[in-house]
Amino acid sequence: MAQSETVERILDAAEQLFAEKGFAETSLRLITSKAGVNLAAVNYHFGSKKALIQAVFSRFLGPFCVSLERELDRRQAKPDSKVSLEELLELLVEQALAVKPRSGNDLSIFMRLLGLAFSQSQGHLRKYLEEVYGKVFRRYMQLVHEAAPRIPPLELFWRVHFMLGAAAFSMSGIKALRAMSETDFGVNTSIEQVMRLMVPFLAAGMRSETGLADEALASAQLKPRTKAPAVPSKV
Amino acid sequence: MAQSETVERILDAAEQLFAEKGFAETSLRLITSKAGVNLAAVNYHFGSKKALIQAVFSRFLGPFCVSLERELDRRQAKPDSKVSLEELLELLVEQALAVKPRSGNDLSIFMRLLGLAFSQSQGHLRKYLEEVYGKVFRRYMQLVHEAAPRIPPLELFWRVHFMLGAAAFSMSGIKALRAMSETDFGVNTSIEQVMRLMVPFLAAGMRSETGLADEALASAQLKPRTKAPAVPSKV
DNA sequence: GGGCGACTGAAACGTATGTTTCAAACAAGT
DNA sequence: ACTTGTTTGAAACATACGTTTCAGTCGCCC
Repeated sequence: MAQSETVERILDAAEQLFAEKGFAETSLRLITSKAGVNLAAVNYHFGSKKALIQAVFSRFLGPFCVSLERELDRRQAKPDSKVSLEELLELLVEQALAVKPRSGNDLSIFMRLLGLAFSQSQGHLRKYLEEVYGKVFRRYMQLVHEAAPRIPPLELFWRVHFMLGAAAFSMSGIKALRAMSETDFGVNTSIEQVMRLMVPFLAAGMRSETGLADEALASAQLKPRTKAPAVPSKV
Repeated sequence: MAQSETVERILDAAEQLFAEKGFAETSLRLITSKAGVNLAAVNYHFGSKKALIQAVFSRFLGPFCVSLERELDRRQAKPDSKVSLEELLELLVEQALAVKPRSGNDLSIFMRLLGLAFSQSQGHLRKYLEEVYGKVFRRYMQLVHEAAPRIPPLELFWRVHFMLGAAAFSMSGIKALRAMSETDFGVNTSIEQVMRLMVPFLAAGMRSETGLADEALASAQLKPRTKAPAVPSKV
């Protein structure tokens, strides 16, 4: 069947170009010409541009979540196990670094795409991600909560997003930022170095005293989900 | 001359729509119809869509930088003045909150646009911002450095961007995030509350011990700028 | 080897976008 | 009141996009 490698080449090109320019700014023609395939191939193999975008995310978020979940299982297997905050943070970094043995495309692209998923409008993407990966995310959040029980859940929620933001943003603009740091300091910084810089920063933020004076907010508890999204998108 | 209010109405609509959907996803037709003006008005008053984008930024970044700079002058006026880290952080928040007495458009739009400026490709915008506001930014960075002399300059540089990232990202997705926090916690969070949550988080991160083991990076010093960009954009 | 399904190539289609054009409306100066 | 320079309105223009179409090609199985 020659199991066409067209699909992979399209995904490679799209991943790179999306990370570089954003979704709306990247045309199918640019993707297909960079991939060296025909324009129609995208609509043939994926159905639409939206589906292509989702496929790009699935390809790296899938393996990432699988290995993350397996790791979480492993740590929770032993009875009365406690997972520390540091462990949880390092787990993410570890899995993120481990998941990509693919051509050239490094971690910065991974993070950049994640950032774009939130910052670009792309309503369909947000829905898709929530449907498919929301479960793992909430499980992780629950563990973070257990690891830092002193922090009110609502504050924890926001802090996790502060972390995500710092990571996504820094990686997102890493190219421009590295250039700036080079002209200003005469030293180049690798992505791994940036991540090493980020960890203590985030950990300290996570441990900081609460900023919640409002007791109504401070006492807000995690509500059990009443209904699941239930309808899987057909992709 | 009736000093056409068309310009202002366009800027108002564009600011809101850009923050909502991004630059590429917002068409001039959408902007002009929301503003209740003619399509051609944009090209007549601004020249092009790019120029419109830059004008939107100038309108709020201009006053912001002016009042920020004035405030910096004030604090540096007294001899052997030391500005603390907290002061510097609060200064930013203060000025950001103060700068917008305009219709409906609140701080979240301000931050969201800033985030977009970095995360969308829009090379022209980055250049424009660097040319016009780079000076103030570097002055601020210098003060931060003096306020936290123990932290190597390079690390400081990245930490400032971690902060910026956390802020931009959180505000950027604040609409979706607030919705999530509401369904998960049954409590809504205002923008001011989110900012209050963010401050201790960022301050703690800023004060954390260095993550730099590499002494070559740790000893990197701020280089004097050899050449200024010098060429102002004609807008 | 012939037939069949999977895939590709090239061209076209419909639509939406940024921009331009030009006549009409308007405000102000004399 | 007339003229002048500025601003608007409606239409057209050129281009780029996502998508569709369809004839052609390749590889596999009976």
